[in-house]
Amino acid sequence: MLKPHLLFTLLTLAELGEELRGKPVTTYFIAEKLRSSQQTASKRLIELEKLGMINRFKRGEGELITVSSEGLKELNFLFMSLKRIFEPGVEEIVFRGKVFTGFGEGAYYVSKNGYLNQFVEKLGFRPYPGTLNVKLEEAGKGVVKSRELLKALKPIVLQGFESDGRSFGPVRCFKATVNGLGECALIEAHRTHYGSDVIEVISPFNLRRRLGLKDGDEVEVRVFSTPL
Amino acid sequence: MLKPHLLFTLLTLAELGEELRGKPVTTYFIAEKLRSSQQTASKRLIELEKLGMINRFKRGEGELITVSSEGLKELNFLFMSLKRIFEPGVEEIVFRGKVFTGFGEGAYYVSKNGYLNQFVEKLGFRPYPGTLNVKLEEAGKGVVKSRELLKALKPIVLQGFESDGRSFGPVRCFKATVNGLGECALIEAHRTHYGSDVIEVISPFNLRRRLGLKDGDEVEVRVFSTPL
DNA sequence: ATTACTAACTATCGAGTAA
DNA sequence: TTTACTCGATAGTTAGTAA
Repeated sequence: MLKPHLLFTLLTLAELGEELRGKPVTTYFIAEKLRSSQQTASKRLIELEKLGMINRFKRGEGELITVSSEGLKELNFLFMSLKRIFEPGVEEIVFRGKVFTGFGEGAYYVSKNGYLNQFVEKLGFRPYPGTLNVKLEEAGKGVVKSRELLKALKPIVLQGFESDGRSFGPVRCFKATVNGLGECALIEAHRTHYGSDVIEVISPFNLRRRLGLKDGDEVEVRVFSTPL
Repeated sequence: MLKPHLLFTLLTLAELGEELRGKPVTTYFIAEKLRSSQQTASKRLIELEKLGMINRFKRGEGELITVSSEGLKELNFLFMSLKRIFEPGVEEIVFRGKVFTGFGEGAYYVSKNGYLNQFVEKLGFRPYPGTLNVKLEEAGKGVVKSRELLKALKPIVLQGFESDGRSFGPVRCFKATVNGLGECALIEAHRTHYGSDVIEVISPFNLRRRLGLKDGDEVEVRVFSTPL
């Protein structure tokens, strides 16, 4: 987690970016905005750059500073926290991606009694034994990776458990709709086998059949932090 | 301005407040949330209380902690900054209050050429020589004082100037509507004679006549940070 | 002119512990 | 048990100044 004073510096830089679109700035200028010395501004820029939160380019007098997508992610996380306080109940994240066939692992996990009972209890439905895998198409260019935004949402958490001599970790769930169909949930296993550009959805239905989906089809998954 | 680490503590407390409605907490519990020691948590609570950002009440085991309206104001300011980054163009603040008759000072200032030219240039209209004074009715109970929220909005700034051997300060303006009528602007003089519960509105029209207003009538003033 | 190093200073943190 | 003090350690800031 980014230290508070660095996060603030990042926010200041992001605000600046809005005002002076692509104009180079000096460390003195930033220091003024931060209400700090030039030296402190310089040091913080160095730290933020080292952490991959910003990019710096020399430009004659001053330099061009842009907040990286990693940095935007941090700020967005903060934003979501505040949004939950000041604008509760309006949270929604939209994922778009293509359906693909997984290794069938989802079905195995979903069918475990340790999880199954909790699905029924906490999500209100008994899931079809299988998950719909969606590979996200990420917009590039400084856009926050939406999969990461889930961290900012309040999950429904299924407890981990022991079974057959091995342990099953906790699972974070979010109520969702797939192509408008409700009663779905996005699940986020702690030890996932896929990259961060893949999401898994469960539902009481066989989603492929119900929605007539085949590999490569585009779907829209809407995730809600508040009960549907 | 609140120090970053204190603002973060405040945010954590506000988030906690959402979760555990009115449940007492211990400094150990808060420390865990802050990922700090109990001692640090304690110290920060003391500081925040001293600054009037939170209220603390002893409750047997632990204490009840609420974020004060002052504290909410700080968080809201932060929220607005982030909102401008992630959701630009959707900012709007609604004021409600009662019309009252002022000292006629507004007319004097508005008529000054130094300001008048800037009104035309930056707001796009020549204001009627007089301001509509609105006394805000503040909701109590932990609600942020909306007048303070203006600080978070991006103003249109009229430069100060010298005239007749005295100096006139800069003035912050915000495009607004009054009871739905556009082409109005809320003005915020640096040296205002009224308290922070009063706002002044200008417009090319005589607003009282145009909207049929008399002292004590309720009006709704909507302020926008982006051009109307 | 601008950035960033070093060294001295100041603020924040947390272990130990009192109340 | 819980809160908050003291105080030594660490992190953050700034002045001076080199590059």
